[in-house]
Amino acid sequence: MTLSEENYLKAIFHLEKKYTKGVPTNAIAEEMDTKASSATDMIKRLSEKDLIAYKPYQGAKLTKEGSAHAVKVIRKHRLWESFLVDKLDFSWDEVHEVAEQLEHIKSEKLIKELDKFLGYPKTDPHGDPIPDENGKIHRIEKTILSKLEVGQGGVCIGVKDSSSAFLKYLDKHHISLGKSIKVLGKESFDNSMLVKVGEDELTLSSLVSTNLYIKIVK
Amino acid sequence: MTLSEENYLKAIFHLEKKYTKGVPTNAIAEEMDTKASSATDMIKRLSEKDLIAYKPYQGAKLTKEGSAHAVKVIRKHRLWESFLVDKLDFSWDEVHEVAEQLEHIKSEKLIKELDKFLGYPKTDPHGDPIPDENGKIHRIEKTILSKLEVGQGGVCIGVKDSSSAFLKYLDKHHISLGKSIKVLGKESFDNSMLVKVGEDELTLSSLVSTNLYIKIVK
DNA sequence: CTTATTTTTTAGATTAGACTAAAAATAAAT
DNA sequence: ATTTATTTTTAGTCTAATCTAAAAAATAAG
Ligand SMILES: [Mn+2]
Ligand SMILES: [Mn+2]
Ligand SMILES: [Mn+2]
Ligand SMILES: [Mn+2]
Repeated sequence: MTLSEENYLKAIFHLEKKYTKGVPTNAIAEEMDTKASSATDMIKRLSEKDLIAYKPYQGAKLTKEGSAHAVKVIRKHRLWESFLVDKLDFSWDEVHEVAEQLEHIKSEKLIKELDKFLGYPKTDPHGDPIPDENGKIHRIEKTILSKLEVGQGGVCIGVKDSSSAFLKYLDKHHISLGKSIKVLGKESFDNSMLVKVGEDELTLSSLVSTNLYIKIVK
Repeated sequence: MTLSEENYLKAIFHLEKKYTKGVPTNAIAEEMDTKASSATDMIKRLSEKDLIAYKPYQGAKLTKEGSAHAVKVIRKHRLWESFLVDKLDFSWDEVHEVAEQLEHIKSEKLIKELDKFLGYPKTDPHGDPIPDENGKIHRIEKTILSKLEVGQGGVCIGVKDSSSAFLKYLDKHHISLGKSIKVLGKESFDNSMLVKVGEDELTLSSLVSTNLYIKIVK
């Protein structure tokens, strides 16, 4: 399995949540930041290897093997991100690019030992679940902040957008995973929100509140 | 710089110790486990990028840049080997293949933080020196065991052959780096040696004694 | 100083992965 | 139901890295 093949599998895996009846060639090309013709080529190769099911013009679907392999790569990505934040002095906005490289290292023992070394973490620095050794992903119950009503609150447990820009914004305003948050007011004009995070009160724009996951605590 | 280019640079770097007046194409091909024609191709590419100096039929020599880059890769290789042994539960005969992959990860911060995390180690698990951040390699004074006279002794500090087979042999006979060793007798017929390692006495063949580095302590 | 051997380079093919441009299939709009 | 627009695939080119087979250069032998 080449690095490029693994990246395509991962892309298709993530896109399957949005495109349940087959992932279109264009969507894959866009996700991979390449051209549709290149995506078609790779789709054929992956299909040839029975990693995806594919009929021309019908979009791609991961097979059992394809999905299992994608999950393995995602497991490695998230374990490495955890390593970089927990053991080295990386912040959560710096880990993605490096993990994109590390996720392709091939060694069963390495990933097993890394997992042990980290104390079998359940989530990565962005709150995303780390698949276990058998590929099982323990889905975490979470709500987008913007769905909360005034008076409701909970704990920040993840980000939907994990771009460096968003993560840095959160750092700047002292919003981190594990912090408690409560909705004090909602502004219907622009969907902004007044919230209390820890001891601070602040106003969050719609763009922010639609990208922060909360575990509701009544 | 591609992965393949880095591996060729590393190969040439190591071969330059043996071939001081230019590394022959065949030597490179053999080291890289490839064909001479492939080596010629790569030599041209590296030469084009001014990483090696090359005139047809004259062999290859690393330029300043080429050498510096090779050293960086070696630094990463040895730091990763140290990580695998010191932090994860790898033994010294299991780390090389994984480090061959990890050494190509591109991130200045990663290698800097890893070095810090490991406590700025001076040598890798095989006793080889880890180049510092500036590419300086602190050569360690060491003698091949077979050169010692009867009565001389010292401390095991490195291996010349770091094949898994040799390392496992050493493990089996409880010879590890840091252990003291003393020559009790030499057999001129087959150049075998009677030595005391720790509390044990044992006979080492010529093949063993010519692949173990000792720091002499009088 | 020729001839033979070894070493190195060239020529031509192959594979993975990407691209551009054009054709073909599907979907959307009159 | 045609026409128009979008999506997808095909055809052909390119680069890095490899290979085999053959030619050319350098070395060694007689
Ligand atoms: Mn990531
Ligand atoms: Mn993540
Ligand atoms: Mn090694
Ligand atoms: Mn080593």
